[in-house]
Amino acid sequence: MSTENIITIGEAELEVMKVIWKSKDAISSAQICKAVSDHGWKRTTVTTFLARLVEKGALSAEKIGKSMYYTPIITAKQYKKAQVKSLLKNVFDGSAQDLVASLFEEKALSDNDIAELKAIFEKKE
Amino acid sequence: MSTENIITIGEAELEVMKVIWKSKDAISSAQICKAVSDHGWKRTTVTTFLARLVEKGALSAEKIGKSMYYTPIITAKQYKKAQVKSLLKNVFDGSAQDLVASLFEEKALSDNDIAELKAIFEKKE
DNA sequence: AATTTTCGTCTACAGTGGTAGACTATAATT
DNA sequence: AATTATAGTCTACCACTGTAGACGAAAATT
Repeated sequence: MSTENIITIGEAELEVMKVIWKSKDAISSAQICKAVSDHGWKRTTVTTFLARLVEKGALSAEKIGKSMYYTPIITAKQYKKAQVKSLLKNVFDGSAQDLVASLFEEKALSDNDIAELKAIFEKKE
Repeated sequence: MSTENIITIGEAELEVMKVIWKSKDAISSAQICKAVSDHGWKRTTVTTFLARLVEKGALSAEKIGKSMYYTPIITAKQYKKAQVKSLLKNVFDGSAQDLVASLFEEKALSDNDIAELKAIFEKKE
């Protein structure tokens, strides 16, 4: 493992990442702003998030014409895995069973979810 | 639902909570300090964590003799559920399948884990 | 050409969390 | 009694995150 890639992404920053992850190609700040407009953030707020995400190495940016375009460096998959891993380690002391049990207790799983998960398990072993 | 119970607990604070959760009865700051000594925190640092946890309503404190004794208000179970819920919502957009799939990809599950989880599923439906 | 709109850049401020020193009061030892 | 150890309280500092205003340049509109 490399000398560590512990990039933290804040909750608001994450909303921005999600928009970029959804986009097939590099996406402009204008488009990003539009996509997160429901959050009510000012343009400069979103811009700050973008700048910080670039600083952290989560995004790469390039200026095309007048505007900045962003591309993910960290993928959604990587991020998700890192987050589950972190939760598993920090909160559940490594017990995946405990984690999944908590999901149940949260009633976070529909019958359909359960069916799907069983399918995953069957396949996996 | 009440008007919200979004108590955030930092990573270091959590280590302190864990110690208190493990203790059957109210536990003194001295004992807590001893229990977290491997982290190398100064006494006053731990004390700050405790004070903040009390402020946030995660712990209750009472002075007995010379020392403060702490008892959890938030239980480990509540906290864990809230954390999984939060991860599910913020990172996995509510898809529990996606979350569990990430656990797999993380290779966080041993064969034994898988067996145990299957058992949970069987029981649950 | 003059004006307005669109963007990027810089600076700032408050809240939370990690970290701890200074100060004080009380209890334990010598 | 004098000294030392123990434990609580206060204050502070920095990094990170959410939030955004002020400024300036370039592009689009009138």
